[in-house]
This record gives sequence, C-alpha cells and structure tokens, in this order.
Amino acid sequence: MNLKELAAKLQLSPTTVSRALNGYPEVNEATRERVVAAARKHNYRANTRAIRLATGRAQAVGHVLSGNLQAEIMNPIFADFIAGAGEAYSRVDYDMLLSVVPIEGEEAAYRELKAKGNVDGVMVQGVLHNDPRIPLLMDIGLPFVAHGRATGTAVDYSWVDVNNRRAFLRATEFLLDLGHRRIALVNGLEEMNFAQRRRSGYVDALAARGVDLDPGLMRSGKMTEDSGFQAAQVLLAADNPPTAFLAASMLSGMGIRRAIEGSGRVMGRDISVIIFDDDLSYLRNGSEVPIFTATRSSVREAGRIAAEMLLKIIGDPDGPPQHRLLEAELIIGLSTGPGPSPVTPPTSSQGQTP
Amino acid sequence: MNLKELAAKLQLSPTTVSRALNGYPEVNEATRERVVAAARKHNYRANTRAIRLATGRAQAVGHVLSGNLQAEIMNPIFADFIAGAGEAYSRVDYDMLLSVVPIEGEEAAYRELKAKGNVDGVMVQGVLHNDPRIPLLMDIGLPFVAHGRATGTAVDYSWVDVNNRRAFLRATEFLLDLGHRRIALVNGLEEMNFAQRRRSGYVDALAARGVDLDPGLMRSGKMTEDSGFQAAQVLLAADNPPTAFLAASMLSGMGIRRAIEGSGRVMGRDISVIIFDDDLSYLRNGSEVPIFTATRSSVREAGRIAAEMLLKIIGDPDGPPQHRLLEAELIIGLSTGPGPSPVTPPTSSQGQTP
DNA sequence: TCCTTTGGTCAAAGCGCCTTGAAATTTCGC
DNA sequence: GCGAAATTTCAAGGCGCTTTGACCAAAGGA
Repeated sequence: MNLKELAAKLQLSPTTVSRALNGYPEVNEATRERVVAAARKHNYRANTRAIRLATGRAQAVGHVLSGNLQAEIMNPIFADFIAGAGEAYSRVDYDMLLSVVPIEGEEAAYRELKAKGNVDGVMVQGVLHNDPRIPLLMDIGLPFVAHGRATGTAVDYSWVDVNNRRAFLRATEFLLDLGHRRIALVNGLEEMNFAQRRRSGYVDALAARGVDLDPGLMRSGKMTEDSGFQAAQVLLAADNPPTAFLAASMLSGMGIRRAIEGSGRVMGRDISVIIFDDDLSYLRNGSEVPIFTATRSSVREAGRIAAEMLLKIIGDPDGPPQHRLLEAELIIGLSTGPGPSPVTPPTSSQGQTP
Repeated sequence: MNLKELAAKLQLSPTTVSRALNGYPEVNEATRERVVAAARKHNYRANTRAIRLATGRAQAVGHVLSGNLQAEIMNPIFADFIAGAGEAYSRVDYDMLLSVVPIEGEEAAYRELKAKGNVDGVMVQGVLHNDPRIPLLMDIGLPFVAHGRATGTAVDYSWVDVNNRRAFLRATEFLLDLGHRRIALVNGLEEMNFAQRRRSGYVDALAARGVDLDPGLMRSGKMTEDSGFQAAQVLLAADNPPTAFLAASMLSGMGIRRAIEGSGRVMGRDISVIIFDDDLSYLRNGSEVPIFTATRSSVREAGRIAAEMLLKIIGDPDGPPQHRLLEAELIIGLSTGPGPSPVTPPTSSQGQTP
C-alpha cells in the first residue's frame, strides 16, 4: 500500500493525503480524519526510502565501531552508551546505524557515510588523546558529537563528557582523608582521553596534600578483570604495597578484589578500593548496598544525552558547538576503610575546575 | 557530485556511467576505465537513498533490542553477537540498524520496519521459550534468522544455535567423571530457550549415571556476577553443599568464585566450577591458561555466521530455512579438580543427539 | 553490396514521496 | 448578490539512481 493507492481509495490526490498525514495546516480537518482513519485501516506507512530521497535527509545517525576485528571491538561501555543513544533515536524515529570496521577502514567508513548520504550525523565514541576523527569529521562536514574531550585539538566541537578529573580527584581525596598514603592507580589505556584526565585528578590530589607520587603505583591497561587482577597482584606482592586502589572500571575492580583476596587480605578492611562505576546494566555494583565505593556516572545516560545533542545539531547544523560536562557522584560502598596514617580531618573537596 | 554531473563531465549519458560503475558487461572497457578514474578522482559515490528507492531494496538489516529501558537491555552477549554480525554486514556493504525499544513496542517495531521498508530482514536475538517473534515475523513476511531455537513453535524457520544441551551434558559428565556427585546448576533465566536446553543436558547426564537430581541444587537467574554470587553463597552455606558448579556464563562464574573464596574454600581444589564461556571480548577466560574449565563457543562467531545466513536468505527469500548447530568445545582450566566420590573410569561422552 | 549481428551508448520511464505553484471551491464583507 | 479573500485540493516537477527498450555504428556473412 503506497501513497498513490491510498489516495485513489480515498478519491483524493496524493498531495492532499500526504499533507493530511504530515500535519500540514492547509487541509480540512474532516478530510484529515478520513485520511488518517484510512491509513490506519490499511496499515499504511510512508516508505522510508522514498521519504529519504525526497527530503534529502537520511533520518539516521551512525555509530562507527572500529578496532581490531580479531580482538576487542565492542566493550561493555560502548554497548551501554549505544543502548542509551538508541533510546533517544527511537523516540524521534531516527535510525541508528552501527558500522563495524577494522581500524584501517575507519576513515573510509566515515567518508563513505558522508558521500553516500546514509546518515545525517555520527557519534564518536572512545575519544583518544589526540583523536584523528575530530579533524576528519570537521573536514568532511559531517555533524557529530563526541563522547569525551580530545586534548591536543584546538578546534571547538560538540561533546558530552564526565568530569573524569574531578571524579578521581575526589576519590583520591577521600582515600587520603581515610588515612591512605600509598594509593595505586589502575588506570585504563593512557591513549584514551578519559584515562589521562583521571590520572591528572589523582596526581593533583596527591600533590595538593603533599603526598609523594610513586610512579610505580600507577598502572595502565585494558579495563578487563584479568588486567586488573594482574596489576593488583604485582603491586600487592611488592615491598611496601599500596593500601588503597583506584580502579578505572567495575571489571578492573573485580580483578583487584580477586588479587586482594587471593593474597589473604580483605577488601575494605586491609585494602581499600574505589572504582569508576559506569553503571552498566550487566555489571551492577551490588544490588542494595554498593559493593565498591565508587565514582558513579551512568554511561547509558551519557548516551542518551549525547544522542539528543546530536539530534539537535542535525536540526541546526550552523548553531554553535554544544558541551555537556556530567559530574560523577561519589557513593560509599563496602570496599573502603581507614588507612594506616593518622586520619586527617576531612577536608571538603575544593570544587576545582578540571 | 552526483551521477548526472559526473556523466556531464565525462560527456557520457548517466546510463553508461551507471553501467560502467556497476560492472555491467555492455560497456566498452576503455570507457569503463575512464569512468572509474573520474569517479575516483571526484570522490563520487552513488547516493544510497536513491539506490534504495530505485532498486526497492533497503540494503540494511535490523536488530531490535527490546526490554525494560529502565533496566538491562544490552547485555554483553548481545553486544558481542552484534559486533560479529556487523562485521559480516560491513563486508557486503549492508547497513546494520539497531532499534532500541521498550518491550511493549517490540511488535510495532518489527511491523514498522517492514511497512516502511527500512530493512530487508531482521536478526532475532535472545530467543525465548515460546518466542512470539517467530510467528510474528513469519506472519508479516520479514526474512529473519534467530540466534537460538524456540521450542514450542511447530514452524520451521532459520536459526543459528549452539548445542547447549550437549555442552552441559558433557560438562556434567566431566564433573561426574571427576567424582563429583553434588553438582549445582546456576542457570540463566529459564524463560530463555538456551537455559532450558542446558538444564536438560545437565539433568540427562545425571540421569544417565543414576545420580539423583536435587532440585535444590538448581538455580536460575540473570547472568550477572552478583546473581552468581548470591546463588553460590546460599548453596555453599547449606547442609550438604555442592562440590561442583555449572555456571551459565563467565559473569556468573566470577560471582560463584567470589562466593567460594569468601567461604574460605579454594576453587579448583575444594570446589569445581565449569562455566559456559561465550568468549566475550571483554570477559576473557584468562590470558594463557584458562581460569575456568569451560564449554566454549564464541558468540561473536555465531553473530558472523547468523549474519551471513541472513544475507543469503535475503538474497533468496524463497529458499528453504537454514540451520546451523555449533558445537561448544570443552576446555580444561584451573577451576576443576577431583570430587569426593571414588573416581570412575572416564567414559567418553556418547555423542548423543541433543 | 546489402543485410544481419553485435557492441556500445543513450533517452526516458519509473521507484514513492515531498513540495511548489496554481486551480477550484467556499466563505466573507459590504 | 458580487468581488475579494481564505480555504481546500490538485497537477506536476523534482530527489538521484536503475533499467528497459531503442538507436547508431561497426563488424560479419551472404
């Protein structure tokens, strides 16, 4: 059933039917009702392909996942972010296009998306330190929103990000307040922008309290259970082991916990752990009381927000870039306790800008 | 740059240019080269929207994720499956459409996809016991492939599945061979088809050896770390606790391990654990030697296979339904060891049909 | 040499919708 | 009751591509 057939059935011109269905004012209300009823009755839905050609809009947004196809490409954070964004697209009847390509094909993928007109805009996930996608997209003129801020890029672009620096600054301060002095940082890969910001929050908090930075306490790697376990195991076995850990993710935290317990210590009593909790659907931080003390920010919510931002930008491509900095909340769980140093009076975090 | 402009530049008709680019035989080879060179030079790519309208094909495949938007919707298994499928689509230049909708909107989502012509086919993930999507899709005539077999449905449809029954049958036999008699099953939600098949493998293996089934040893729930932990904690605290666990996923297994270690026991020595390992990118079962003994089958690979199947079906919609049953391999890790009973001579698994 | 093939190219008609500009009809003011 | 304005409807021309059928030229067969 297409427009013409429906119009014929109604004894109306396709034009009128189209206008009636699309809510144009210049159509008699009685006619509109007749048309809407008939459309519903015959289960008529305008053909998307035709609409897209006629309007010149794709009504679709692209998410390009690139990486080593043999290994990791879809991490749980991407997945939840995508789920959040997908909700937002669905609400306005936009399609979400997922492109899975090898890293070498990434640039070509964006260019094709643009040249072939498959999408009106794209979402950039997992922003790197000096992400080449930002200049690329500006260059080819494809509207985009990035999840994360790329340092090193002078240009202004639209992003949604968590205040990673402040989150880890507060977490570090919290541990310092508890009397911890040897705090290990089990970070994500340092080429990821967020990992650098988290490290800077950690470093700055230590510096502000005059606690010496021990580079040996800083690890960086993929945010998997196993890599958290490995890092913690090594650190705990060393002389003068840390009394607290700052972990980049729920999975790392679980690995760290395993290492702690494997070494005969008890998490929360002997060793404190704070994780960054992305509030992932399938990696909940406990059911009622949080297992881990954590800086929490829902990545799914970030996806929703970023998607809405992107839709707005697509609607008004010449508007100024949009920014949204989300704050993570510090939630207290069972994984932290007093450290060995005399407990200093808690200082409120100074709300320094990141 | 569109076809007409390119044709004008080449002093050729749009027809010839189109045929040259699309590999039709009736065009002079010299002309074709000239056209291809010009297309490359001007970075011409045929507009997808126009192609889709002209050919009547969507060149796209849909994946509908439905669920409770407030809670879980994108689990790690879906994510990896999608990544695998996405690779296959990319290779043939098909778009992958991800629709994230509330459970109530699921049926409407499929109907719209069909009526609006957004996709040529859909993938059905997470097949339920008596999945309503199967008859729905057959009814509206949208080609599909399901990841999993729905029982209770008489109709024949295309699917890709793992031999879940055999996997758990073998795993159970393996534990029995090791001398375990009290084996707990920490299963996925029983409304999921695969969970039922796994249980049947477990039940049948016990029955074949004349080991009494203790319903108290069978748990079912979401496949999260926490739910695995909860289940194992309760079971281990009971009188006559199990000496071995069969877990539905890596995450459940991690939770079980935590409960085991939390109770002062050692996994692999005091208590054995076998998991079903979906070989997820971000939940690797150890780096070199597997941490868990496991029945392993890559869900990402399943995604690839299912996508290829779907593409084939789209290409030949009137062909017979396709089926593909994948076997999981049983890999030995560090989480299993001898049980309390006298060890029976290992019997090879009989290769019974599922 | 003339006629038939074959090869190479093209004009034009869709695909199903939106949108502009004009036409037909109704309504309203006086 | 008439002309002008407002309302309602419509015809036609795209959007950018594919595809059918026709055309023209060169090659081959008689």
